[in-house]
Amino acid sequence: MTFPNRITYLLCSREKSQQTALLTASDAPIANFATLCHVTPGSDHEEKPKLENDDYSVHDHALLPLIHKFIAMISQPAKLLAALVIDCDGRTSKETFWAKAAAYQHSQLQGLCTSWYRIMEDIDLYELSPADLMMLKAAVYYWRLWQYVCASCVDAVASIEESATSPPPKQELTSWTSLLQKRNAASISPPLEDKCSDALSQGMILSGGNGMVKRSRINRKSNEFLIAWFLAHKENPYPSPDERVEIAEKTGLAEQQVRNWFANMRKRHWKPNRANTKKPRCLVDYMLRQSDS
DNA sequence: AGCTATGATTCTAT
DNA sequence: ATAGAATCATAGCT
Repeated sequence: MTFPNRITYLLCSREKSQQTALLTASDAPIANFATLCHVTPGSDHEEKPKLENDDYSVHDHALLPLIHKFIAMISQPAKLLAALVIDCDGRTSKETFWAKAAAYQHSQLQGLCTSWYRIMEDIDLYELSPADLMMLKAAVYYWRLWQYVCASCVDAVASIEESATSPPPKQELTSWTSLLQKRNAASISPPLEDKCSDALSQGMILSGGNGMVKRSRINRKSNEFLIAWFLAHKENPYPSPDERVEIAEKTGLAEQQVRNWFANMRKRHWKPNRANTKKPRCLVDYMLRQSDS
């Protein structure tokens, strides 16, 4: 018995519940899969070739929809924040925020999470293929990342609420919340969807040809990848030359742009937060200072 | 029109 | 070669 690829899972499923249907792969293109490769750096070299093999196809792996969903949730922390901040009366407790986060997660995952638990329950029954193992690692990786995003957001919002209850600067703090609400959307997820989504328009600095040099903003997907990388390596956000090349490939940016992005990011969001000398101005600031306290 | 966030450049230090 | 700091330039929002 193998770990549940779509077909095998359907076959070996003990009860044919509706939940199995939720485990079928989404029709979304597999492009995002490339981003999973950093999950087990160095150790998955032998596994990569097998991914080309039909026997270990991950394109319709049972865990893929769940992983896609995690990625989507992680890449849109502003949505979670919005769910947390709504109906906030200034006296909301941290427990309530956690409940809100749980509710948000539940609404997002719907049946996917239940299926995930079922798989974990039955995990002993399965013989894991390398692809299964990799998908499992990826799912766990993104699950943890999502938990981290949740914790960070809840902490951030709760700390604002907490300090808002201390008398004087209430107005300043409440305006803070709305400030955050506004800024999260803008600064974490650039509003541009496709305006500059192609690699060509991203490489502004390299277009030195006929005078007109236009700067474009890094597209949403690339930006999310960069931020995820930065957060995942926030203890030492200095990509090695190899990593820089990899990041450049995955984001469609020039290496110089990657270098600039990290330099700016470290200077503007990382260092200041470490020293706690500046007020956090956006969600990234909050997330970067979480473990510093 | 003004403001902010952000991509890029330049300079200096290591 | 690469880092940080200061700075410029501009996209996008209000």
